Parts: sequence; structure tokens; C-alpha cells
Amino acid sequence: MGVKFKDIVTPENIKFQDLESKIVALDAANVIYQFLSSIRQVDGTPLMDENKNITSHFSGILYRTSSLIEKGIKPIYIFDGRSDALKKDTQAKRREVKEESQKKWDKALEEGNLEEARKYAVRSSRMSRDIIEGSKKLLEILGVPYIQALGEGEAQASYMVDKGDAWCVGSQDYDCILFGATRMVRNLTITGGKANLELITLKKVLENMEITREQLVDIAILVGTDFNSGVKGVGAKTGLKLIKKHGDIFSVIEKNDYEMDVDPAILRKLFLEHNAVEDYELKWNSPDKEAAVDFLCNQHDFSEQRVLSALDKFAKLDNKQKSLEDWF
DNA sequence: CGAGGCGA
DNA sequence: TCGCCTCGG
Repeated sequence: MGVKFKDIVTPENIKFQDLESKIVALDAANVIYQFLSSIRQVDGTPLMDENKNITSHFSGILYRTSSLIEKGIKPIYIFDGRSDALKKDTQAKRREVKEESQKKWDKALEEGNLEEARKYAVRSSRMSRDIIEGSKKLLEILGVPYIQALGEGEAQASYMVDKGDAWCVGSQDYDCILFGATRMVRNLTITGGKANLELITLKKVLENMEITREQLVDIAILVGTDFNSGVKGVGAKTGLKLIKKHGDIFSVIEKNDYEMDVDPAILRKLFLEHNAVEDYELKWNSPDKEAAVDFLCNQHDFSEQRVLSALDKFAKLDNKQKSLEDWF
């Protein structure tokens, strides 16, 4: 879910053209979760092969990646590593919601209520180890680089953008800017040629609100993050007001006599001082056509015609790399 | 979600 | 050709 910053962050609308030849560091968990949630049949059943393995994420990764590359964008996927112990509560709550949703999905199916069924199916989406491993395998076949983060994928992606190795993080979660991503892009989807890309620039966000990054993190701590529950009744707007009035989280807590479930100093450190993998190589190879057909078609029942036409779109990246090599 | 088919 | 709808696995 991430921090609820929608009310205080004003995004800039951009076009896919603006991302041409740029490296976009995709938050793999965020992207894959979107696919698992939305690539479903009317009754909520995900796409599956004949052995009942879920394949929605394969469909999503194949078509999303090929479409981005066709647009001249260079995608990389960043996978989550070990999550901080502070995330346990959030994870437990999510697990509970998913189990509850699974029951409601089953019930709606029994009652023949398709709309209701799909709604709860979406909420029941779970990311298993198999789904992560399968996604990595597909990316390897497609020749698309991925990085295994030490901790939060968003932290790693943010580090890479900050360093200049990627132009922006691609994610729906505003957490990226807390982790220091200088740019993030939301709604990286292509529905019927129409896009609603939102560029969020950390510098502009801070300038608009006239605050520092530390203060932005402090607002998040008040609002609540994946690592703490925040203060009840304090949303982004109130949080901003409070931090601007009192300067920092410690003063806000003292002046208002708030109780925090996690020490703000620890939370600050989590967002401001995270460490990252540094020895990565970003290299895009041509997709392995034979392996792609074997994996997607033979093992997971994809249509060969569809897979091949998606793979054709990777030629764009190939040509660019070749022409660059020729140049030197 | 994204591709492909179909009707206007 | 475009927008809408259904299917994909």
C-alpha cells in the first residue's frame, strides 16, 4: 500500500515520449501485484496453465515489458529482499485481509454474484515464492536485467535513481520519495494507447511544500507507513501542517502529546539511511526465443503466435544497442 | 493489464 | 480507423 500522500503531492503529467531511451527501475513487487490482481477472468479466477499454476504475472510481465521496450524505454526490475522486522504488523494485517477476501470470494461464487466475486478475488491476491521465482526466470529469458535488493525494493530502486543509474522509479507507491528517489513515475500502463503518466520529482515536491526531505519523512511517520501505524486522525494535509508548524516529528509529538508505536528516530533511519546493492550490471540482451516458447508455450500454455509477436517488439532495444556498438 | 477481434 | 468488449492461460 505505502504511505498515503495523494493529497499533498501534485504530480506532473508526462508522455511516454518523455521516457524515451530512459532507464526505468520498476518495483517488481508493485508491478507483479498489479498483474496478479487485475489479470483475471470475470469471476475473479486468475489465468492458469493446465496444471493450475497461476500465469497472470507472466502475461503481465511479457506484454508490459515488450510494450515499454517498444516505446524506447529500458526497464529493469527490482525485487524485494528481506523486509524489516517493523513490517511484520503490516504483513500480518494484509494476510488477514487476503484470507478474509478468499472466503468472501468463494461465497460470492456460490451465490453467483460475479461482480462481488471479482472484487474479493482481487483483494485475495498473494505473491508466493513460486511467483517471484517464475518472474525472475521469465525476465532472464527476456534478457531484461533485474536486481535482488537487500531490503525494500523501493529503497534499492531509489538509490539507483539518486545515483543516476536509472532515470526514475516506476511504482504506484509514494514510498519511493521517502527513500530518496529523485523521480518516480506512477501509472506506467498503456491502456488503449492512452496513458496517464504521473511524474513526481522529489525536488519539486519539497519546494512546493517548502520542507526538507527529513520533514517529508516526518509527515509520513505521522500519517503512517508500512512500518508504523501513525497517529489516528492525522492524514497527509494535517501532517504537513503540523510538521511545518513545529519543525520536526519530535516537537509535534511533544506539543500534541501523541503516542507513537515505533520510535520515530528508528523510522527516520529506515527511510534516510537504507543500504543498497552497489555491484550491479545493467545489460539488456536479446530475448531467448527458443527458451521463451518452451517456458511460456510448452510449460505454461501460452499461444506461440502471441508470444512471438510480443518478442518482436524487443527488436527496438536490440537495434539501439547495435547502433551504439557500431558507433564506438 | 494488455492484445486482438469486431462492429460503426 | 477507432473505440469498445472479451479473451488470454
